[in-house]
Amino acid sequence: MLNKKQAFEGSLIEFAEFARVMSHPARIAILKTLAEKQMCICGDIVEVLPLAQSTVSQHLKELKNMGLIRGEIEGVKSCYCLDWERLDYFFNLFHAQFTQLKEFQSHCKTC
Amino acid sequence: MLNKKQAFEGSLIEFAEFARVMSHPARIAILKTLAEKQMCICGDIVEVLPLAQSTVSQHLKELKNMGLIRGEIEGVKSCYCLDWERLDYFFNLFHAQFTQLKEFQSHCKTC
DNA sequence: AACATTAATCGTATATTTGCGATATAAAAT
DNA sequence: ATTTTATATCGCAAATATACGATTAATGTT
Repeated sequence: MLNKKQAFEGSLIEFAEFARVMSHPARIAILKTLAEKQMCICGDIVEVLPLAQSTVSQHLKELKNMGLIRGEIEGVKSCYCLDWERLDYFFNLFHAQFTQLKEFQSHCKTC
Repeated sequence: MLNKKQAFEGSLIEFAEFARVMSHPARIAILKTLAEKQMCICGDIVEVLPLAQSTVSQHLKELKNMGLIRGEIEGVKSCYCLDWERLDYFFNLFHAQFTQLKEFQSHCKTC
């Protein structure tokens, strides 16, 4: 099966990828946990979530790949933090896309 | 495999489901097309997208299930429209979640 | 009535995601 | 030096998503 996602415009793909990362409650929960806690140790996140350690680690990796969080190894432990700059970037992207849609709202007569 | 998504809080699940629907560029493109065009005939959407008719129909179904668009059969054709109220609802949800995160930004000392 | 058009649905193949246990790695504690 | 602890990665199974052609259903056209 061909992957047709690549056939779309770059900004659509970028937005869709961000949405994909946000499309699992565990990953949103991780973002929330990182925001709420001063300390951001991986083990703390595992304790909070109803998932195995290896699964949480995978979700962390996805968030890291998208740049939404950063991780530093501190001895045996791993300290994760939100990347606020990157979060702002995607929030603005979302906002811009939505605003773009909104501009057409009044034009449509039938709906 | 158990579906662990249901183990999370309701508002997280709702948000994640919205994000999932937005996680394919075709579906975002459909929303844009519906916003830009006065007429919202299914066939027009199929022409614009690099996908087969049956595939587009599936994407339309997903958007409809999430309530982001409405569809009416008009003779042989199908007329789709954005549901602006519902779009606003999810935009506000997104905004609220993000704002909630933001409130903690200053609290974190290490990151 | 026969045929054409439009779009939904079905069946199926493939791709991706999710989840976990087992293992690997590397630092910390004993 | 051995053992414990913390976390990443591997390998696999199951679930979900994506894509399309073929078919169906229902209206429109001739």
